[in-house]
Amino acid sequence: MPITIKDVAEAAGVSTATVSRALRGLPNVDAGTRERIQKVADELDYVISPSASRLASGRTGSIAVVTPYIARWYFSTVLSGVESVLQGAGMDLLLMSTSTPEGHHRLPPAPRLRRRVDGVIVIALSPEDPQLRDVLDLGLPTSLIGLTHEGVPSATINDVEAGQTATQHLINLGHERIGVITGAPVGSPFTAENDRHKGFQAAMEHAGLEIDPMLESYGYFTIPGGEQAMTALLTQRKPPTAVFAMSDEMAFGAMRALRSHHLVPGRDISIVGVDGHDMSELLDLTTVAQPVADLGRIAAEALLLELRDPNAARPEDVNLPTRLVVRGSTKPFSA
Amino acid sequence: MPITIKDVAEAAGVSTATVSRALRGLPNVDAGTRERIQKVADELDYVISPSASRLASGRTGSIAVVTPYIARWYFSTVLSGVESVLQGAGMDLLLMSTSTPEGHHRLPPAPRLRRRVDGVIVIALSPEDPQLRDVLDLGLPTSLIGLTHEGVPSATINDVEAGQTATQHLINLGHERIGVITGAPVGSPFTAENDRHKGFQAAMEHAGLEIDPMLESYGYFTIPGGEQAMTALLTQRKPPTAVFAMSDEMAFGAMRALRSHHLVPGRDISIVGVDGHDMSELLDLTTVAQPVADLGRIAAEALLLELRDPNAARPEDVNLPTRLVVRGSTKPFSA
DNA sequence: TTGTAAGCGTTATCAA
DNA sequence: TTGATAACGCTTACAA
Repeated sequence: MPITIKDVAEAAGVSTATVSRALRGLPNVDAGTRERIQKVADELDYVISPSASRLASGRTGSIAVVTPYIARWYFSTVLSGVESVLQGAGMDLLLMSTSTPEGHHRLPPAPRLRRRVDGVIVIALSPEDPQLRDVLDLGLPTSLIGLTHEGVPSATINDVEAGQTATQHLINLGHERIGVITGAPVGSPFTAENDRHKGFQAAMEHAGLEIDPMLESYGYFTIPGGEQAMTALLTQRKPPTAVFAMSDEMAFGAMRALRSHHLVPGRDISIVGVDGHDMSELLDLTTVAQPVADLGRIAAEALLLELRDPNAARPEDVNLPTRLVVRGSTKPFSA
Repeated sequence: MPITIKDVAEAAGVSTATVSRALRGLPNVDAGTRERIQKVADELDYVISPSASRLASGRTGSIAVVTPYIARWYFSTVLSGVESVLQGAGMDLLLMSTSTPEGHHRLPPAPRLRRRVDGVIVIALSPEDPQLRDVLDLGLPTSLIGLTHEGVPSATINDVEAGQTATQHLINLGHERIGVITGAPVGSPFTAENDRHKGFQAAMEHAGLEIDPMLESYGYFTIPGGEQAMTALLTQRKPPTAVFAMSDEMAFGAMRALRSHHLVPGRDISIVGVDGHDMSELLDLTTVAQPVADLGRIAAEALLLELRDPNAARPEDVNLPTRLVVRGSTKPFSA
């Protein structure tokens, strides 16, 4: 029922091959012919059939975004950056989450990727996640965001530096008993988390400060988790005077825990986070801000580049700078 | 290069037609035959070619989600609900935003939908948005979320009731000078916004309270907008003692404005929002919570139903209940 | 520069 | 229950 390339060809008095070439902007088409075909196509309101085009060409014109979460700030912000670029390139964006809104696991993404996309963008899966390996094993052009993997292009921030910056900021303020809120209990599989911890350690050691294992807690990168983690730190015999939370959301939770204990962030205990979350300004949280939407844009652009020219050399990892944003949640230490 | 249905057919000693039927679970296939085919397909690691299947069947197996924003809480939360259902149904989810992360407009979605999806889910566009009309004019099965349109199925909350509930709560606390922070300056095109305003009016009138037009301000549904709106209200000769903000994010901004003026939410001026935003608990904001992810799930399920059986009667609008969550930002009026 | 025609890998109709 | 086969609508050598 809908108009096909054949209708356009007949109406324009040319072959379907010429229509195909003309409409796709391929070379070796007479300018006049192309113009005429374009006009006819417009008049007929012709829309190419993606399925037919895909079947014939072998290209799907779509890119999948594989992400553990959709509704969390970091992930939705990355996603918006990716979408923006893909839309500009006329690529379809297939969204695939690896867990339900409640955080439960479900069907692995790799099988659902086969034969349906030209490339994949993976957001912040754990390098040890078997789902990541399965996706990489597909052999599709891939861009990683927020994680790195040998031989796979990625867009990241320098997490060691981020952790170092946050910690050094607290040290500069005169704090010595510095706690840290990580995501997972010991030995996290996440590169970002590990690296931030390395930065924390480096800053502490450089300042000659002791790292008290009792002042480490974890909060699953969530607000309630951060709250619990901070509560745990507060019940120590000797609580920290400052805390480095590895994400803003955990920092929010930590600030909430402080308030429950009638403590004021900044005045009683300093808190610094990582992210530059929308809400950090509102909550007056000092944070190491990362250009999250840019990570998405850059990864998407890199992937498009590879799809257009598979041989083009592209950097394995694009590392974006972070920025310390000092606010009221961190204050000089006063005994 | 990849295994095709032909390979499977030969290996199983049947025709491609039988393979097609067997693998899709169609009736009229011998149980033993089906089993054998399935086994062969598994062994060969056969994956159907979506493009070929789509071309031949006319079904794309994908659904587009059209949304004005991706990175905002309401939208990403709705999206996660939708994704969850579509993934369970084995449908591809095509994500399309109508504006850039910076909020700028770009290519209209309707043309990019043609011939590539079986159905569309539209999130909270303005009923007057020409893009909405263009999408509806496509004639595709459609589900709306957060807006209604004559003859088109939708999932919404009762926004009149939400506005009424929020306002009545303030009235019950003894407030009489009640301000309101809307999204757009006068005559908003958004159903939700208009309806919430109607609820506000109804509650005020019912209580015999005067609606002071000077106590209405707007904040574009953003945090900074809410902050400005509240600031504007504070500079009135006679500021309100309580404010109904039509979204939690605007309420957050309003609370921030209060703090800038050394006022305490709840104690000095009461604030109630609408949404049940992740952060509302943290910020101790009283709010009329809506089941956002459920809206997404329900709209997706309704659409799937229609795709499976185009004749199935389905309700034009599913209206989900809201819930007043009272927190510290609203307190009894004290002169 | 343009046309011919052989795929691309399924689905679906009609027979058997 | 199964098989043959004609679509589906495009792309792309290859020829002209």
